Amino acid sequence: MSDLILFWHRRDLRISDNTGLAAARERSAKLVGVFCLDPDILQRDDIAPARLTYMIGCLQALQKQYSQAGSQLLILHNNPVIGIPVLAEALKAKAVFWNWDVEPYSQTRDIAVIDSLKAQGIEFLHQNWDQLLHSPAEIFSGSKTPYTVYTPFWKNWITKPKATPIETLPNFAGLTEQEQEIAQQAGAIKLPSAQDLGFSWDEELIISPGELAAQKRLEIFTKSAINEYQEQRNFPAVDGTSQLSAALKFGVISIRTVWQATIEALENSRSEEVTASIRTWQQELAWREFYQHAMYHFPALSEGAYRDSFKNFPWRNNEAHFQAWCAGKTGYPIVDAAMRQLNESGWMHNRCRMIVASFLTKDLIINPQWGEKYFMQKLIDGDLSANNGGWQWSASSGIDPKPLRIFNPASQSQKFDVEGEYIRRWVSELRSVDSQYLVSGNILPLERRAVGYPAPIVDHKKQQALFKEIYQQQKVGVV
DNA sequence: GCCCAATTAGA
DNA sequence: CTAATTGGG
Repeated sequence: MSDLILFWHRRDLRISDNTGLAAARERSAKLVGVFCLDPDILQRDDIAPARLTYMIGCLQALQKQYSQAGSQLLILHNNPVIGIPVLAEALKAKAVFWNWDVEPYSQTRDIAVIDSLKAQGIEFLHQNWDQLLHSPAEIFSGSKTPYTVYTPFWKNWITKPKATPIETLPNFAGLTEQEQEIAQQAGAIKLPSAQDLGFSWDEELIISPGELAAQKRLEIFTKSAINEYQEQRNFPAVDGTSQLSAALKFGVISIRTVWQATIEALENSRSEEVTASIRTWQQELAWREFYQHAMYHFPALSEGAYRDSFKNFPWRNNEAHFQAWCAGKTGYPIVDAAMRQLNESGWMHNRCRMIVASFLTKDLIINPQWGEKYFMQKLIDGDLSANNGGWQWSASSGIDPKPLRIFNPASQSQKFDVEGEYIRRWVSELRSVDSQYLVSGNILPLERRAVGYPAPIVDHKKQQALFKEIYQQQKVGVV
């Protein structure tokens, strides 16, 4: 057995400030990275080409980082339950390290990998929670149960001391040429392109792949937009959000580094407003952790509604309505603009994610799981915990009990897209329509026909009343 | 600005 | 018993 340690990257596609990798480096200088392109994941029907393309770009950048550090990042195209132990065995690695994850699929998979490594007498280490500031084992309510309400979670979470970024690691020693050949025989391949894997995305990505781009984005955001975040984050036509979601999903940037940047921003704050804005963004990071903890403690969330009152909800599930929603042809300008932004850019502003989710569930009365899946098929940042949390929040079916949330598309655009700038940007046929009609959604049928824009597929007022009626009726049956 | 939302976790 | 992200009318 050699001194070699394999570090298995999953959603931590970077070298710097990586807890598991730092632990591995402490143990041995001979350190090689590995990433598995898992066919079980790639064959799923909810993979967004934009996300896959971004991920491949991040892997490319990571390979470069490894080579600069004096080592290699190996790529496997195999089920990790087989691929990782086979590679470890072939290279006579003494240990495999990785960072833990909350998703049910990951947990089951990791346990299978551990079993298989154990059988070969290879050590494993996975206790690091690199992607969270606080692990699900750290934050509990007074009754020692996981929080199911955000606000008390936040109050507790924010009082806990946060880890600071890890210092730069000393260089690694990689594989010899002979060992590289052995790795190839054990399945290591050249990094394929997204096209090689059957995904094509020709549009620009909202964020360039790799750690450098993410760091730059963080720097820009925490120098300017974060200071007005509380207000500006609500306007989809404005770049008022960090747009770091994809980088955080793949761990291209470390959450400790991100947190550190918010602390520095707070120190530089000169006004109550700015401080409140930075706090608000910190709360968004806490929401991310809240939903990841929830997924860890209540994995059934991934299969559908958390609340009983929604478990057997009689969704209408009209296929034609769903197709219109997907295509951005509902006849509701703000909804259509948002869906077209998603389809065309692989990203959607968060305000709009709430608007279209409310519209799908409360106006079209379609199962939120349909929308959740469609988002995963399109989003560059698509992440089970965050996406599921957001959808259950919108559907009122999740943890964190609240009144039914029914957004009025007209008042939402009147408040947050006052001049119709966002709508015009994404719904080209409406560009010449007067703002007043555009934003209220009260576009005359004649004008709709003239510009080739569809009539509303449902009536908001009727549908929200219908939804409430169905909800009240079926709730009685649940108890 | 005011009330209603609708349920319950959490102290 | 109170309080509850981003609302609606």
